[in-house]
Amino acid sequence: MTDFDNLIIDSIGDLKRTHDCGALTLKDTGSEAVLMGWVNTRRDLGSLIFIDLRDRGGITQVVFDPLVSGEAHEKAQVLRNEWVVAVKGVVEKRLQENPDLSTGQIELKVSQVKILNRTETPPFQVDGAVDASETLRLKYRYLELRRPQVFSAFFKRHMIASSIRQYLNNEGFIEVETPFLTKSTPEGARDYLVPSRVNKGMCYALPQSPQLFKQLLMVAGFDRYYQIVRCFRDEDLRSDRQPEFTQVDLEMSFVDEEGVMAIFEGMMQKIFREILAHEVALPIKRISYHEAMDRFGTDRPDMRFGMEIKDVSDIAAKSDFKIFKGALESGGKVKAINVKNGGGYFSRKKIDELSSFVAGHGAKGLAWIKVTEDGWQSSLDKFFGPEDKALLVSRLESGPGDTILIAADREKVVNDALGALRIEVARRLDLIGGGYSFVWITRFPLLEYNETEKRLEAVHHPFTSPLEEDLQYLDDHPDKVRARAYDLVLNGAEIGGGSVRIHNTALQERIFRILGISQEEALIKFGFLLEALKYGAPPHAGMAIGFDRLVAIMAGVSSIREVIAFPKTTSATCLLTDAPSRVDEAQLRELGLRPDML
RNA sequence: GGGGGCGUAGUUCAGUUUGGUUAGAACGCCGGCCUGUCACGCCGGAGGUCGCGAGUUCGAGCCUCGUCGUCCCCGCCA
Repeated sequence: MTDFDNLIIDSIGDLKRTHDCGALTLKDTGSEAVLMGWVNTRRDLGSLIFIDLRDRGGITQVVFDPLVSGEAHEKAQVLRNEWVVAVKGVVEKRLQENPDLSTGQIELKVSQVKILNRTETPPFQVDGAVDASETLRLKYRYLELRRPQVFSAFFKRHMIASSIRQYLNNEGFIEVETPFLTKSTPEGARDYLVPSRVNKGMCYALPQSPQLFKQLLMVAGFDRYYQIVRCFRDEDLRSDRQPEFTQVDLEMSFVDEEGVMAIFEGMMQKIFREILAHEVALPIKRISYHEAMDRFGTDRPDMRFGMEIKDVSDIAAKSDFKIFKGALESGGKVKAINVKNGGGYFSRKKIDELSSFVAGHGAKGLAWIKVTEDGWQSSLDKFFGPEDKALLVSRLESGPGDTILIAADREKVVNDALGALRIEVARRLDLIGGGYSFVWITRFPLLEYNETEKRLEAVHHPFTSPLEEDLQYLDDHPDKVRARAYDLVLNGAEIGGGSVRIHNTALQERIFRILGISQEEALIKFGFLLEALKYGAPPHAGMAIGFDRLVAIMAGVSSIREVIAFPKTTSATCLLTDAPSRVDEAQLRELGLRPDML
């Protein structure tokens, strides 16, 4: 055992760090340098000790040679991985270069070493070849963040934020902070509530987004606002959803959707160019919500690959296949995707797996056709005549070796199932190439009927302006009304969305009425907005992007937890701090809460 | 709220199919040797409530039930 208790920890003294561990090069040969950092690895050859010293800038090999300094060499014998040291010495060209290190041409011959801190044996190896479990990595998050490749994602995040601020500042936007302790709103996600001590029995809500405040800033004449801001939603988590997350939020006056979309296109082009040296081709293509649903079964299509969904209801109607006919007779659809050269992949077992996959999305089954030189290999073979077979194959642009997958059900279910299946199959067959595929989704429906609540809801949010040409349907066919809303989709992930807002009190009140929000309730919940709209509200529009999602895609990681310094688990706890936790009864009483309720 | 995966030395895993003597490996850790290593090498050593709790059994890491944690997905997320 190392005698930790008697080990002397040095003070930093008058040593000043001259470089970081990635900075020294051949040009520095012969000069003296002082480095400080963590022991990444140690190679003790007896009378010669090598240490790879690491800080956030990189790794430099330092050498302890008794011929240079016996004292330093003696001291270096106790060093272990992750100890914190300062070393002073002369930069020398290496006898043998290490091409794996950016500093691999040089090393530091140590004349003086200070042990600044030691470490307990870490729960996992910071410089480990194998990864520890995420549970452990989150509990000791500060150790994981010490890893160079993890740090690099956060550096990238910083650079992207910095680039966005620079861009928006140049475009005439000003950053304004809006309250975190604010008012609960009835629409949308579940709120995080904060009980008020001064006003017992009452609660603030943490904002789901600064939506209403930024609209008020437009009424105030701020003209162009932005904020890189934390938002809070008390909903279940996913790999791309955390209870607190960051938005790049902005709002503009005297513009329509074109003005907002142009700003974001410019922003994407700039950050992809500066951070990834990737050129985003402008303008970003646009498709309507309906087109997205028809072609991809989702409002966030991944357009890096084809395999689009085709409606084959008309052909299926002529077949004798009961399941198809049944679905069509009850108003449903029959749709299909064609998997190019899928024949080799789709064994009985794989098809069964995919059938249960679509079952998870509500579909009752999955029909399949293997197209061969000699015709169909399929249980559907006998239900279709030769002409209809040819028609179906040509509709799907299918050919020998391909496999056609078909679903029949209500249109929503078919779209859901095939939309998800399209992604699943592409993943399994590795059809999703690299690169970045942006698309705008426009003309969303304004309203949607919520089966559970038995009432109409805003698809986007209740402040979204309807398309003027659709206003005529507002009372009689509210489902036909389209919104002046737009989503930005990147590689199949919704990274942002926005809309032209309602700036007219009468229309806003009318929308609330259609949403079943009584005049009284609207006044209580949104009275301040309705009032503000009366005092010269300019036309305005805005948008917000999910910054964590954007950074995750740009950093090439699969979960936003990788780009959040201290993220929460899927049960919304923090393994590092152990939040949330019980609080003293006295604290609860002070808030007017009864301890027995918790 | 529902479905699925995982839980065994400090860490990552094997062992669970077919219950059976003392639960293994690699990395890490500790000690020794080594002057050009860079995943250094060589020799030796320590280290386990098999997530937790019940049950079945002569006997459970392995079978059953429950429970907790974590991850993925559906619902949910204007």
